[in-house]
Amino acid sequence: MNQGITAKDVAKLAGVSQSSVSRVYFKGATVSQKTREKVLAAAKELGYRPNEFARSLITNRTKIIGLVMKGVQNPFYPQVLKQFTTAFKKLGYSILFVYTNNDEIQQEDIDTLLNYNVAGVIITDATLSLQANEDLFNNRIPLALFNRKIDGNKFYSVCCNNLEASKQIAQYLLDAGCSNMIYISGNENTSTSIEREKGFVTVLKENKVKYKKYISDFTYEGGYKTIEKIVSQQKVPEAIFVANDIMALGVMDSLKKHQITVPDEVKVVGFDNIEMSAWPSYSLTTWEQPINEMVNVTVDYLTAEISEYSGQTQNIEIDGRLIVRKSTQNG
Amino acid sequence: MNQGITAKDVAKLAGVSQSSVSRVYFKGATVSQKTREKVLAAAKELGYRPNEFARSLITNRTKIIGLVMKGVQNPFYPQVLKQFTTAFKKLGYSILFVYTNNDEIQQEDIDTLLNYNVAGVIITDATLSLQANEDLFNNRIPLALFNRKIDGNKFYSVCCNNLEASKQIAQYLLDAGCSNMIYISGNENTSTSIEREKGFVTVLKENKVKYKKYISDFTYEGGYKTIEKIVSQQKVPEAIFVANDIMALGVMDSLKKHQITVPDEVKVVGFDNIEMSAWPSYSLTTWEQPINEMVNVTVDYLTAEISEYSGQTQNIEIDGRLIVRKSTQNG
DNA sequence: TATATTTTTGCATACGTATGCAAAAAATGA
DNA sequence: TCATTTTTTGCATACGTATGCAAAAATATA
Repeated sequence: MNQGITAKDVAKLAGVSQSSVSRVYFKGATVSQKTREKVLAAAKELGYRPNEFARSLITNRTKIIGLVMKGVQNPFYPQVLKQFTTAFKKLGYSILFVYTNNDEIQQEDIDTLLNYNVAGVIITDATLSLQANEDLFNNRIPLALFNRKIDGNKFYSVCCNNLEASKQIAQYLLDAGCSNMIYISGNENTSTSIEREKGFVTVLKENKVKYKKYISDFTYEGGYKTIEKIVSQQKVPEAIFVANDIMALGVMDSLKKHQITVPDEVKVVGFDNIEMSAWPSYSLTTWEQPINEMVNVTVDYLTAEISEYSGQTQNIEIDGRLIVRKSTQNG
Repeated sequence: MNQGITAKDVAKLAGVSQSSVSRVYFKGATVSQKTREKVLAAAKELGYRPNEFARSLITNRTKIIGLVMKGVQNPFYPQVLKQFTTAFKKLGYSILFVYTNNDEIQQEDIDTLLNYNVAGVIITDATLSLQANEDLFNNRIPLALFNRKIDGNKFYSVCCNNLEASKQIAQYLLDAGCSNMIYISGNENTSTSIEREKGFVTVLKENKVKYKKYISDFTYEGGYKTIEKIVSQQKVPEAIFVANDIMALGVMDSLKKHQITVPDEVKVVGFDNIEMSAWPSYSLTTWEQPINEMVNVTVDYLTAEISEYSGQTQNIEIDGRLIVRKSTQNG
């Protein structure tokens, strides 16, 4: 039975003081080799385990990272969750998982994070109110937005270079001879959707290419229904750039249903490079988000801020690359 | 600034004792309406927030549930994660997310759970060693296995009724006139895979139907490669029962590549009813796992055990239902 | 109104650890 | 060997809350 085994018990058995036991487990404290061994032996015998809550109470620090996530249905995010969890585990941090239904994280969830005095917060696929940000700021809790950016320099954010990516996608489609295109957006007001549109449109306008925008919601069903709508309203264009992969899969399925062939009649490009985009049923051309690198940058920032808080913010953008598959190219 | 606002500060401003402040925030304690109001007003003014760590130190309880998960790539599990998080949030519990790479949760992760003195543990898509179980048991931490079962009655587990489900699937395929079948398993030694095989085989044997088993791993790629193997070794059977949906999708894609038509040449049945199985590209007949109900049962068990620990275990099985789609039926 | 009963409050202490400080022990130098 | 410096240790206290107990206040009873 471990319940109830405290540093005092270990101290007694090891014949040292409770302070010494504490020093053995507190990184940075100094203990002689001899007592360290005695303590560890006694601790092992008793099955001692330092009480995290008592520690946090004293140090006013925790080894908990709050991870807020919305789009768990989009396979991109479970992947992100896995990578963050793995990276932080190596550093001795645990993940407090917060699921939010809303595009903007609710005060209730911020309260949870504050109650547990998390060492840092990551928000993916969602944003937060100014009040929420202030709460974190006042408590000197570092925050990183992941795959979402907020205008200005008030937040630290990590994205892939959406603007550059979508420019290159536009150029790629132009080079392929397309002269009539559609952009299907995700939820409006999300930075990812906006920037992907912006880069895309910039290049199209420069080249005086006709395009149209349809608004959707980053879901498979959204992509599917958007094609239904397009088909009922106009001639299918030569290329469709869809703001993320999961939507693009819906787009492709809907096109197939209407017997519109890809890539012959219309080329389709997605964004994210989720696993499914490589599946032969789809073979979707897409933009690879360098998740691994994005996660590492975020982790580095947070750990740096945790060890010495500066509150400095920055918008980080990391390059990805185009993955060409059959949805844009025969062969 | 909230940092540093304690119950003592609130007490001072409200003109009451620290105990009274505590009683306002401690559920079950008794305070007069008058002081409650005074305290809440003062707390609001100062931005007071009870320190969870101090609370836990005293009560030796937390409002944290440890959720251990392996297969985050399988869309079934993010769904489960979402539902658990939502359900527990309503009850005031937060989720400590633990990702494990291994089929068996490692001691390191158990240590994390114990360090945070979690109120309860859920393990999905993985199992645990006897030692790990003992650790939890000795600390009287209730444990539930989700979608995984371990022989005997040593653990509380919640699954769908895999045996009955796979029997019905077998019967359904028999009724459809199939007389030569294959079962593609997931990771061996997992209860889900074993039971699904068992039920399936039982019925086939009763009906003296030929069948063969191929071993795979619950992943898309696993399903895909298994078909490659099958095609190279034998004539394709009349029906294939795949131990889960994500693998079944790989199976269907591989069949398509070999120009083997579904359902005409071979019928395919999956398991889970993940969102993708309904996508028109696949339209996979499958067994719906009643996630919602399974989650609720698990939550009820854990909360009951948290409020009064009994350590009693039981294997719960919940019925699902067959979802017939085009992978087994024309039209 | 006076007494008995119930409710509410404050006091004091405990939870398990970290840490400043001074004492003790060990290491170093002469 | 002894004095000096350095390292290690133990003591005592603090972190912010919950809670048993007794005092005080409020309420009910006669």
